Amino acid sequence: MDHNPKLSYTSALVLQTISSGYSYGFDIMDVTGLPSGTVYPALRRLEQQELIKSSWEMERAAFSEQRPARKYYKLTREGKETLAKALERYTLFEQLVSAEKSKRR
Amino acid sequence: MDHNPKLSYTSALVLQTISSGYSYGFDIMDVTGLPSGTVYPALRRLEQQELIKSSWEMERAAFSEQRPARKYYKLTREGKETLAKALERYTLFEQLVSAEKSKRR
DNA sequence: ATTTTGTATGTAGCAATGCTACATAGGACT
DNA sequence: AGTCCTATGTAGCATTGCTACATACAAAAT
Repeated sequence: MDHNPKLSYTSALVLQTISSGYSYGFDIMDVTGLPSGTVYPALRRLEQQELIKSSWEMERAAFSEQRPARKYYKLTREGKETLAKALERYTLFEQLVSAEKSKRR
Repeated sequence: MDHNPKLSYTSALVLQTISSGYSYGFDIMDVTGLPSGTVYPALRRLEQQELIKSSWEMERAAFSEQRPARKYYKLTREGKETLAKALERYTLFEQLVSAEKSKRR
């Protein structure tokens, strides 16, 4: 097991999205704007790396939500650590944008 | 010619870095932390797409900087437009991070 | 003299990634 | 039966990112 995997922007974004409380595929697609063919394989890879853990929604009848079951994800401890390390890298874009703006003002 | 190319995070970051005033490969590597094997091919692709334009540093003797010549890049009009469009996509990560922080406070 | 250090650009080759298009399925409504 | 909405998922392919290496010029060190 690789104990310090490098995350692509997409992987980092998906992790952060889950961390922000959007905890199943369809919702992640919605928030990120990424297509299913990007999100679901990414989720599968993140789980293989043990950065997230999934669990199928239980007792749907009880909730009576009248829709297909969701697969919920949450970050593992390792997932949180790895995300924290990716933070610097993937906020750089925004930092450059902000710096450029304030310079022009 | 594709007149609305989709940029990878790396491509967008390189564009933004140039836009911020870091205008040659070595400097871009420095600012982004990306290796030469990522930056130079990215620059070549961006130029092929006509999002940036390069020019070799001239009259080095005149400047007397005592180092190898630099290849300077600047954004084309199309490059600026394309970067502007990529902005929303690649500031999403930071936005989610900020939102999560303020929620916890 | 030769090696090292620092700046600078670049490529080969391969594994990983991202995306389009499509497939599947349950429940509601028509 | 057909359509709509929610939901998960894959096949297959082009693109991308990165490690490792190569090249070059000038100064400084050994």
